[in-house]
Amino acid sequence: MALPSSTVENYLKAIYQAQAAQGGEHRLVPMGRLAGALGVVPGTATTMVKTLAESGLVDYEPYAGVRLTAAGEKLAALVLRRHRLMELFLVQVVGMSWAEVHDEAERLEHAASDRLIERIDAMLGRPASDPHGDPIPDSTGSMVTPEYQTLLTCPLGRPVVLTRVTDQDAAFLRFLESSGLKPGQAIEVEARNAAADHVVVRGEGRRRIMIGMRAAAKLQVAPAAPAA
Amino acid sequence: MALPSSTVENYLKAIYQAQAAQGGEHRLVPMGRLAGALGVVPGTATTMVKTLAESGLVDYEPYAGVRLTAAGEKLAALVLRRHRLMELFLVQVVGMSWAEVHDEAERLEHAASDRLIERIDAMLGRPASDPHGDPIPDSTGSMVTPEYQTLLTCPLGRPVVLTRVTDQDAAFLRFLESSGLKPGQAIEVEARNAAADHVVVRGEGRRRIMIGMRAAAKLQVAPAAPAA
DNA sequence: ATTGAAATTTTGATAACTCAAAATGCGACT
DNA sequence: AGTCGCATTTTGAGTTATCAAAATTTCAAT
Repeated sequence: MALPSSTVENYLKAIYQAQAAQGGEHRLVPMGRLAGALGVVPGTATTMVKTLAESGLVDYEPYAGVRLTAAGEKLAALVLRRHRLMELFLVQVVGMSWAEVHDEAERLEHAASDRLIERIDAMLGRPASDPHGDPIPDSTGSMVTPEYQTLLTCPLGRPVVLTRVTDQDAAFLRFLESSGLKPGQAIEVEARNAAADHVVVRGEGRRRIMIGMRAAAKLQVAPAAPAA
Repeated sequence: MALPSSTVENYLKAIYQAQAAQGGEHRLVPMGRLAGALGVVPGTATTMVKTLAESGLVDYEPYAGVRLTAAGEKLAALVLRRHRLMELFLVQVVGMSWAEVHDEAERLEHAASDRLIERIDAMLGRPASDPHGDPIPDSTGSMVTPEYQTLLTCPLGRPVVLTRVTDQDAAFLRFLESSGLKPGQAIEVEARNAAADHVVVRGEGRRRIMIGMRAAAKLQVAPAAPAA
């Protein structure tokens, strides 16, 4: 079998991420959602998914949706690996900003050879996660996905560390950056106000930041490591 | 006008390089040569060149050949810029070897944004040439192409500096690398023997290296700068 | 059960790029 | 000038990925 085209890679990646977003490992992704994520009309997604199914990369149930097979999942994880390593590389080595690397990596991930990716991985010290805190699969395609709490669910008034941002929108990322809310940052949730639909965070330098609840749900945290 | 597809970029680059290889700025590149360079059958090249001509990127004369217009030349130069900056970046920053960067850059050149290329250019200190000594066009697409002598034409017994290698073949490059013959290296042509079809070069550490004349023609040199 | 709205699939076209092989033109050599 | 051989172009077809719009299925609400 030939190398997957970048279109195939994008479909697999989108299905992977949609499955992850739905929580359910084996839940089917509806065609409409997939088509939306890829920016194509639903009919196109249907056609493409049928050929993916013929290649054994996905299971397809007409009118129900699509789900990755083990083979498809491995391939998707390797695409994600290329994407995430590339993002981290662009930030750490090339010095691009957090907000602008996503689109760049979106294109480079299909052009980079395994050799280059390996080189980058070594250069960065085999990192476990990318600039958004997303875990980086290893070269066999396996990945540990730690379960974090979000700003909506973590205990109030306890020191936590921002670990992951589950949104790639450039404007959102720029806002976070300007607020000092990047993965690794020590913070604390001071208060939540459901009526006002906001969360109050103490960030860098005890600065107070207010975030809407929808946005807060996209910021994942881990308990702060005890000071050494 | 939309961004040129990577196919279009490759055609323009190939025409540019074929024109340069033929010496003549305004000499036509025959279809067979172009098709060969791109690894397609001649009929395909004819078809594609006709559409390039409609876009005003080339002049096409049936049965005679093809030549870049000013617009095509500018675009080709920008592709070459991306390619060469990428190669230098891969060698200097990522630490890949001279011999393996060509194919990698061949793919990345179509995926890298202007922004990334600009970043790389700045990072490398706006370099004038790539690892092979090929000149790097500036962001407007203009390039100075210094005329060098080759190991076949330079004076004997005079110190010169290897400046450019006009062949991308990986095996050839690996040989040069193992002989210490990389651009920047101070060398000297000790003797030429037309009958034996070889050139004797004194390289790094006065080591003597024999090279066939065909290969010697691909190594360009400049007079050694007087010691400071 | 029936129906109606929404999602999905099917159908028919299109664009970009390619090849194989037949047809054609060109130039060199008698 | 004639013709032979080679390069080039043309023709017909295939692949991949896409859209628009018609047809179909599903599911929830009556």
